[in-house]
Amino acid sequence: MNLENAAKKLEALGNSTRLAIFRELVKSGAEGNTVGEIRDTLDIPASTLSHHIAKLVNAGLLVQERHSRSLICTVDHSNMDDLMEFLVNNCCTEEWYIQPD
Amino acid sequence: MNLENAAKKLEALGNSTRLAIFRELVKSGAEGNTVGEIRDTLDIPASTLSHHIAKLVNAGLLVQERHSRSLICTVDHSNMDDLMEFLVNNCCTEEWYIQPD
DNA sequence: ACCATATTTCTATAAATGTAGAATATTCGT
DNA sequence: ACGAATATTCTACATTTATAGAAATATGGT
Repeated sequence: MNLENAAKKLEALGNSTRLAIFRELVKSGAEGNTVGEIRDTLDIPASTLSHHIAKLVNAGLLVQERHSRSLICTVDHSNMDDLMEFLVNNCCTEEWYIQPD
Repeated sequence: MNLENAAKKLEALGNSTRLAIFRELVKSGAEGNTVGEIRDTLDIPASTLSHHIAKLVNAGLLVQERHSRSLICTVDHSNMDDLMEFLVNNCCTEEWYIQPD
């Protein structure tokens, strides 16, 4: 994870609407949520939501998989872990130098 | 740390120039760096640098203290820790549920 | 084939962002 | 008081972003 890529991910998370979307999907775990479910939960117009999701996908933080008519969104935790490691190793004190397995 | 505030900090870090500034200051620890030192290290025009630093200060990630003619910038690690805790608790898997002291 | 569902892409618009030169402010030394 | 050093604020401009309605695309059911 280089600096450019970390910045891109941080920018994607650096918007309250997108951070709310991401947090919902973290809560939903491996099951994820359809775009429609996110829309209903957070009450965001479809086209606005679609753009925000696209930004998160483009940053590598989400994955979308089609399931019949619905698109299921899930968090890409391996990429999120990489971002966390970048932050721990470059942006924190030594107290954070504890890595996940 | 609420979602809005976390998003604001993430947005501040979500730009490669600002992330580079922040990383330099993390490296410098409690001593910090003057604006001029950052300017020389990263080769950023003064006015551009000033705006980026202001954004990081406004987000609560940096603190500036005047020392004679120079302004010394240091990382506000307590606020950064709060952001990290938000990320660990809201945006990560359980593997990250290890907190600093 | 047609209709309903689910989501994206198109289009438009207002606001925010990044950049950086020029002008201004603050502090220090003489 | 004046000049040098340090950094911010002013100004301008091009680019990007966030928002969301309308149109288009893709899928599935009848």
